Amino acid sequence: MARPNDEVAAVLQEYADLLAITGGDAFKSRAYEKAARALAGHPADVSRMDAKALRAVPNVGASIAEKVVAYFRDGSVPELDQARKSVPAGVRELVAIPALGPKKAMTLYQDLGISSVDELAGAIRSERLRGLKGFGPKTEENLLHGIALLRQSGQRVPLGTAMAVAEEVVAALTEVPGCERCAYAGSLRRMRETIGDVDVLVAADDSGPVMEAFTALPFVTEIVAHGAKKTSVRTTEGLQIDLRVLPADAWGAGMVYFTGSKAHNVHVRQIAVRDGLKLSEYGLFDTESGERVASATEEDVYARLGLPWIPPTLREDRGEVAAGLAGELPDVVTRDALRGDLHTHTDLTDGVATLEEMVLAASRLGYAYYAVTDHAPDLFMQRMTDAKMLAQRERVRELDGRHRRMRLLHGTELNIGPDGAVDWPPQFLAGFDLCVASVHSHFALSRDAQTRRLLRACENPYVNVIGHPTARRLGKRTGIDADLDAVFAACARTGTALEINGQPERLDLGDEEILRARQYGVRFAVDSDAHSTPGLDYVRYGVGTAQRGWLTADDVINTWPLRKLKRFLRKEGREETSG
DNA sequence: GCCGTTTTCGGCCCGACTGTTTTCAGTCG
Repeated sequence: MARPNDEVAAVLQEYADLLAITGGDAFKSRAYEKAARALAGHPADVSRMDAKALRAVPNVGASIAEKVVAYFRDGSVPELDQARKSVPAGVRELVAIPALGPKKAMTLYQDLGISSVDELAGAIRSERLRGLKGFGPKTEENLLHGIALLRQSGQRVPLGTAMAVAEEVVAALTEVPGCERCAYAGSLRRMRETIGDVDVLVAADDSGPVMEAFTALPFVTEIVAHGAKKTSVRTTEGLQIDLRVLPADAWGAGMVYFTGSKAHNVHVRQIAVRDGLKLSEYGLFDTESGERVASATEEDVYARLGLPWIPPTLREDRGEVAAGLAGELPDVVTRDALRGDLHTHTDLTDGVATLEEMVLAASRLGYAYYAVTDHAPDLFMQRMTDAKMLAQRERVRELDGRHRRMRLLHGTELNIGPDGAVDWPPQFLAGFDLCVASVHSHFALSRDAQTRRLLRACENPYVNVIGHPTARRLGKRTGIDADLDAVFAACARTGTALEINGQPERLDLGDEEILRARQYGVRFAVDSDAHSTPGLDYVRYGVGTAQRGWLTADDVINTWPLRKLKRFLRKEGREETSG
């Protein structure tokens, strides 16, 4: 749905990057960035809007509206094509390295002719950066670290990027005559945080038309392999998509096989062997007679092995097979179980939608309650003030219950300072219905210092949720170094929830940490951290991540009825401090 | 380039931190 919006936003962002690298007007570059954000976050499909309608989108003026129209009409923007000629594509890749911005990238290119990440790595190794103005030993170290981080993520793409492509493929192939079923499988269906390639399955008697339609998709740039049963392509984003076509009666076995993981499949196959059976993507067969005993649905296949249907997000061989055999699989939390979202923004700070727009969109999701949590003043660029916050609260109270009786909570996203202090004193914090508190700065403190600041935040009687607890950015920044077990224990002790932030670049906490944290009896909040109305949908990735952490609805505070949630939000120790 | 207006150009998200420098540029949130 929002895909054309994201597409044109990426184009404008690229133009903004190129303007910054070539050292043009910084405000012009910023203007393109703002427009990109506004278009990505716009609820309506911008590819269907004319220039006049586009100009009505905030931060989109005549010039950018024209470029957007040109992009959807011609598939290109002349000014961007021009800019691309003056800066090699590899130079723009350089700014993806943490600690390396447009200025330094341009210096590297102009002075040393470096135009790719590999060339930069080589230049550092051969000490060619020595003596270059602005590049000291510490910078070299930081760049090497950044390059390592970038390479570690390799060719994998964020979950959200892969999902958008996969859903488009599934929608297109579902329309092909003869396609009986179509779905994505693989690590995407398991909701892993990054995706190497996308697996799509189709059930059809004749694979021809489906394969043809697949290779003809507009974003396909390369056909890697093309056969009757399997076709692989590469997309404009460099993502590989594998399509497998199966007979309809093998659908269940195929979905089991291609959803994986490999370790899960090995484990399940061992059980089959033990029972004198053989499992392949075409079905479960009796080893002796060769007769097919199950294949039509996943439930059939698992049932014949003495297993209940296992949610895809659990299929990692992390104990789910044993739990299934013992009848002890968790009843994992689902999106439908969410009654509200506890971390969202508006255009009062860095969101692109108004309070009214966000509230209306949230009510359409069927939420019973919804929290507005704009940034607090210590994130200086947001220019928050007490007066602005109080005025917003007044407006929130007016809107409370107006849309489908959805109840509104007025909150804030506090900043956890280096010493664990937050933006406002207790008296002011007491006026909020809930407070999320997050780390937005000082990522390089010592382990002890990081742990201390998080513990102090947990112990603050007004802090209800620790937002994106490790502050990691996938492929960009590892999480802060803290004794998370101490933090988990503190959360459990103080009645502070840990957030599972659904932003695809964050997914924080991640599944491994959730699995650990739940041992402490911690509660969690699955939030979108939305900065636009389409952004509210990010809870889907948060829910997927929560499932991967084996969480049930009871573990997640925003599945609870409002009354129970409000009790949780009144932390112990509040009365003494509230004065 | 966008916005808002004091209607035609001036201001635009501001401050901290890092690493480099020797007084500050670049990057980040």
